[in-house]
Amino acid sequence: MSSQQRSRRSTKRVTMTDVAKLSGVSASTVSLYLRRPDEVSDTLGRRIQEAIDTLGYVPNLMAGALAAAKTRVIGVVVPSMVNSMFASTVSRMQLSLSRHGYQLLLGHSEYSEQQEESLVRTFMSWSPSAMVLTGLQHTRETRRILTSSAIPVVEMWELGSNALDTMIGFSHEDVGRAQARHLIESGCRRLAFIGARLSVDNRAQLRATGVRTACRDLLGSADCRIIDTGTGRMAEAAREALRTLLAEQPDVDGIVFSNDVLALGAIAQAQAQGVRIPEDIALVGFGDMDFSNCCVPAISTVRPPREEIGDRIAVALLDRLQGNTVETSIDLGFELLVRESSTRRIGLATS
Amino acid sequence: MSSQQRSRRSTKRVTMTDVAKLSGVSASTVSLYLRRPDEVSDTLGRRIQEAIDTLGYVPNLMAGALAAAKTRVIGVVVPSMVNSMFASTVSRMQLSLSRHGYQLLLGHSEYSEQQEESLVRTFMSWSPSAMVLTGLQHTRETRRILTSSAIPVVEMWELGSNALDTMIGFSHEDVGRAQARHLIESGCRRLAFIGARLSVDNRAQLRATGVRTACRDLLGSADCRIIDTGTGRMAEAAREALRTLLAEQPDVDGIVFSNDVLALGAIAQAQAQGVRIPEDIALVGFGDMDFSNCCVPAISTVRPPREEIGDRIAVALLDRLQGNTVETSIDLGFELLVRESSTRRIGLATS
DNA sequence: TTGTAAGCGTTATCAG
DNA sequence: CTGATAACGCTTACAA
Repeated sequence: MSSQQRSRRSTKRVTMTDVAKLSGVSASTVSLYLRRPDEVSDTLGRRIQEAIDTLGYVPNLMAGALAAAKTRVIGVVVPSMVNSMFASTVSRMQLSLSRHGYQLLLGHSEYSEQQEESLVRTFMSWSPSAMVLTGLQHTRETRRILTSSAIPVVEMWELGSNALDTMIGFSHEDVGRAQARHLIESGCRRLAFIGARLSVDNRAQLRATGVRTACRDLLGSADCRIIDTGTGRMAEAAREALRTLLAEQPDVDGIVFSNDVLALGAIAQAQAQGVRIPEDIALVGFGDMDFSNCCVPAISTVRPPREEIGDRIAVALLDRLQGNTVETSIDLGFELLVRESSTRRIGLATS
Repeated sequence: MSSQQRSRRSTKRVTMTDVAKLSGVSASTVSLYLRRPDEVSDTLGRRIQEAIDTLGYVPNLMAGALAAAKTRVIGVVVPSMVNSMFASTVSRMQLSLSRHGYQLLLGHSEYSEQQEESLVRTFMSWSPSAMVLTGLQHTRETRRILTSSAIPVVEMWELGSNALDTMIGFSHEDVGRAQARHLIESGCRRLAFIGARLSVDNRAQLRATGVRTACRDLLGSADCRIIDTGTGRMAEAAREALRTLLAEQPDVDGIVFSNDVLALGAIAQAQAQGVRIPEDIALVGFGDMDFSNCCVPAISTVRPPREEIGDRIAVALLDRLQGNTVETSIDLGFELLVRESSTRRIGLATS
């Protein structure tokens, strides 16, 4: 023969054709067997499987993706991976979705909408089966790309209007209101909110708003100081924030934090300044982190449905990917965990 | 004409050919422009870019990957995403590598070698440019797949013999020894180690071994109790572990923990039982977590080079992917941070 | 520098 | 149920 073809890359990889050859069938049959085993006769199926095993054949997902014009990849964008709350959610998503053959392509936006857009762009060029974003705040371009893509899109960890497709989360304003109400019911009359990166963390900002609203509604005082510690190591930032706050507003008797690490830092600072928690100041955090129930005093906090969000996304996505429709907004609620840092003798508490 | 071709999937997607057509050049020129812009004349380059912009062309990475038989994807397997230490490393890796056009495919093994193998298998079918695994412990099959793959492989967060390719991390036994030595130099004479999931967390196990070794070498006593709290919420498990330990071995005066959350839980328990830290018992944790320096007492701990590992992996990988060779073992060391939980009046401390 | 055309390893269509 | 065969969108030898 001497086929003087333009010799091309020589991939020694085992291909579907190799399997077909060895088992004496056509490549299409192998392909069919792989995708829908019951549409192939048992005899051939067995023979094919045998060939696959002996050759150690591994399907080339990229070729398949190209031919089928889709992948079993789901793009996920979270603000930060270091934040264990999102990590829990993603972890659970991976658990469920990987069982159904989906891979997660994960990226973090560092709380930047611009970064998010760039990630979405990259992910989209993998023709993902679906996309999952955190929050509802995106650039116009991100929205455009996603809307015109026709794939399922989930926005998680936040609820609101103007969803791209499906929202799964809870209301952060409600959280803020619940936190404030709890403090007020415990006897606090002068609240403050201390948060990290408030300028970029939209959800923390919403909780702050909730706190302020509750102050207005329940105390009639619109004055609720909101302090942004910015970036940097949170616990230390919280100490400084508390020091400042106490200097400028010594009558504060209740503080809500955007997360439990901040609350812990504040506890340390209070201890250092001889301020008693919760007698002088009651504290409520957010996140119910691993340590929150084990420090002294134990931190009252709000447990967001972090695992539940992941599970629910998996269910919703699997549903959508099978062609079913899914609710547009799924509220998973949250839980206020009252612990020592906000349990005062005064107040309306029972017992 | 009436080419009665088998009409196929109608992808309305903008392709490279569309760009070529609009800009009046061939597809290969567009391809070249995209990959090596300076090998295309300025005139054409401008025209091509213009076409790309007007059409909103997004390259199909899968087609490219198939043709080039490689992707700009790097597979990463960590034991857990919820563990913020690995998260920090991964976060930094993504930062550096995404700048060079690489995507991370992330998976967590839940500390199971079997799970890891399955992830490696899946990742490999994406023809990744490289793989990054955590630790040195893998199934035989995982090793085989990786060894025969000819792509760069990094094992991170641990050092040892028998590397697959490149190891980047530090010695956990050294950490254990350093922790024990510090306690002993502070006057402790009866040490214990409390760890979570020791049966599966090989690195924590190594630190425990290091502690025990140091006890033998420095105290001449081989007896160093090693307690595994298992899974479950760590801080609570730590409380129980300490309670048990104190009941059975009341003369313990120094405890090393496999992470700072455990240490924090123990602090709470000690406080509850009236045990003074560090006077009665000195504590050393691991991880230097966000809260470690801000609780009371501040937790002495070991800071692993979490960010550095990520940065170094990126550098090494980029190097390898350009065809250079890289050291086989890169030791990034660690830092012992002495804080209140282990600062006793007795001991050899200066000042 | 730019163009031509042969793959890359699958899946989808359609005929048997 | 099985098998040809034409895409899928791009890269890359090689020719011009």
